[in-house]
Amino acid sequence: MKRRVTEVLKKHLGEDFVLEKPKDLSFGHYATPIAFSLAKVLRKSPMIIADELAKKFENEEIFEKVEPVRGYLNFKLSDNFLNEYATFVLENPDKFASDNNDEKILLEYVSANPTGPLHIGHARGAVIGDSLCRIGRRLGYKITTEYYINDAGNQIYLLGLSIFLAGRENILKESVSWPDEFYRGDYIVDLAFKAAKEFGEDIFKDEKNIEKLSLFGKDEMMELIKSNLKEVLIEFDSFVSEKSLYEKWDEVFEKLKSNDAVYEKDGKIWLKSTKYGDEKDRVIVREDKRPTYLAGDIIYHNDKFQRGYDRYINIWGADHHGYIARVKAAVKFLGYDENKLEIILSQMVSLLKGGEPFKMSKRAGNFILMSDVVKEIGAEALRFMFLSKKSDTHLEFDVNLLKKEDSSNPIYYIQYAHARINQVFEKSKKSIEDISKVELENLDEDSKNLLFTSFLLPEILEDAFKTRSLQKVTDYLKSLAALLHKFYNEHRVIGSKNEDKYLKVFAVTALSIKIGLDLIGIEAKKRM
RNA sequence: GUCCCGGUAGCUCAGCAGGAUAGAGCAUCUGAUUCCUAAUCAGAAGGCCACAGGUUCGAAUCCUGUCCGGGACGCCA
Repeated sequence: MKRRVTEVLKKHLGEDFVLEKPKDLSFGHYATPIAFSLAKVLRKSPMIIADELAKKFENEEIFEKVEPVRGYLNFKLSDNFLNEYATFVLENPDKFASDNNDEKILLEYVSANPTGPLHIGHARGAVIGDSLCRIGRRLGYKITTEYYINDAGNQIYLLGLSIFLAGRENILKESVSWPDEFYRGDYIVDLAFKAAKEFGEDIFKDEKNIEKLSLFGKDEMMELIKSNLKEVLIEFDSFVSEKSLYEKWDEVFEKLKSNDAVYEKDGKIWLKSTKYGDEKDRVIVREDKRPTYLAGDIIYHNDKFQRGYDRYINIWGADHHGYIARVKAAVKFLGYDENKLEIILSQMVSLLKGGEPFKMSKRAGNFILMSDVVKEIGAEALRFMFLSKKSDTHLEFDVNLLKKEDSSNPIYYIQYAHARINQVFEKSKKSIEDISKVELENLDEDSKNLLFTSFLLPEILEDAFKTRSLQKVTDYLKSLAALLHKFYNEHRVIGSKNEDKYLKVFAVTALSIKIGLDLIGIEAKKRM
C-alpha cells in the first residue's frame, strides 16, 4: 500500500519528500510536510505551495482527496482502492505482508555457554533473534539461524570439575571446599547423579575422569538448552562447535600472517586490531600455545564468511560490546567486508524481586531459570514482554510483578480482538469466501480507519525488520486491537445493513492480527 | 579515565532518518452490558520530554556541554 502511494507521489513531487502518517486519521491516511522544505527554495509561503501541489493529484484514482492543510499535504485513500486491496488480500492471504527480498542472512544468536541452563537474561536475545528471523522470512529474506557452542574453553573444564566435586560431596559423601569460580546450583548436583548412573560412582574417585565429566556435562547442557529453547518455540537451523573449528586454525592463521595481521611479542601472538580502530592489540595465542577465545571467534567468522552470505547478524549481550571492534578488525584482516557483519546488542535485563535488586550469577547458582519463568507465566507472555521493549535499552522488571500479570496482559487484549472477529463470523454463518468480493462503497469513517490500519501491517513489518526494532510490531498489534475493540463496541455487525461490508473489514483485521501474532510466536486464538 | 546504553505521566515504557494538540499499558477516579464474549468500551486526572546552550520556519527528536543511573573496559568465555 505504502509502495503504491509512494509511486504516485513521486510522479508529482519528485524523489525528495518525506511520507508520514498523520497523528490523527481524520487528517488523512498519509501526509507530507514537503511544502515547508520547498518554502525556502521557492520563497513562497508553505500554504500557497501546498495548495498548488494538491491540484496535481486531482486525477489520481488512488486518492479520494488530497488536501492542503496549514502547509501539510494530506492524502486520503479512495474507497475503490481500499476495496480492491481488501479483496486481493483476502483472496491471497499468503501474499499479504510478504515480500521477496532475497538477501541471504546468517543470524547467530543465543550462543550461551553450555555450562548451565538458560536463565532469564538469555531469554531476551533468544526471543528477539527468533522473531527477527520469522519476520525476515516472511519478507522473503533467506535466513539461516545458528548457535555457536563455546565448547572449547576453560569453562568446560570447570564444569567437569564442578560435577566431580558435586559427586564427591553428594554421592561419596565427602566434604569438599568450593572455591568461588566453580559452578554451583542444583543442576550441577543433578548432573553428578546422572553421571553416577551412567558411569558408576567410581568416576568421582579419580581426577583423571574430570575430562570425561566435562564432555558429559557439556552434552547434557546442550540438550537442556535446546529443550529450554523449544519451550519458547525456538529452534535453530544449525549448531557450530567452537572446538571443531580449531582444525582450521593453521589455515586461518596463515591467512592472517600473509595479510600482515599478527606479530609475536613476549612469546605470544597478537592481532594488530588497533589498525582498525580497536583500543589495543589483542593476544590470540598465549605463551603456552593455547589460543584465546578471540582465536575461536576469528576462525568462526572466517568460516561464516566463506559460506558466502550477504549479511551476518550476531545478537550479543551488551556485555560483549567491547568485543565488536576486535572481531570486526579480524574480519577485515581476513579480507572480508566488515560492514556485512552487524552486531545487535541486547542490553542487560536487571531483575528486581519485591523492589530489591536481584543479582544473578551462574557460578553462584542463584539465577532465575528461563524455564521457571515460562512455567510461571507461559512462553507467550515471556516472548511478548521482551519483544515489546527495544533491545538496546536497559530493561528492568520485577519478578513478582511478572508472576501476577494476568488480565492486564496485553496478549489477551490482542487475542481477544482476534477471537471476537472469529465469533462474529461464526454467528453470521458466513465465511471469508462469502464476503471477499463485497463492494466496500460508502464506508463510514470508522470502518475505513480500521481497514486502513489493518493494511499497515506490511509497512510495519518492513520497518521493524529493517530497523531491527521489533517493539514496533507489538505496538502495532496493540493499537490495531484497540481500534477493533472500539469499533466492536460502537457498531453492531450482525443484522446491520452493513453486515457484509463490516465482515469484510473484520476479515482483513483478523488476518493482520493473525499474521502479526504468528510472527512473534503467539497463537491467534479463535475463541477465548 | 575511555567507551556503550539510558534519563519522557505515580510505575513500566513507546515516540527520536526534525513536523500538526507529546502517547500507551498499569495504578487512581467516574460512567457503560434487554443486543455479535465487559479479558471490552467511553471519560477524568496526571508532563519545565534530566539541565543549559546551539542549529532550524519548526527540537522530546539533531549538535555541544553538565548532572544522574546502568553496563563494559582480561592472556575468562
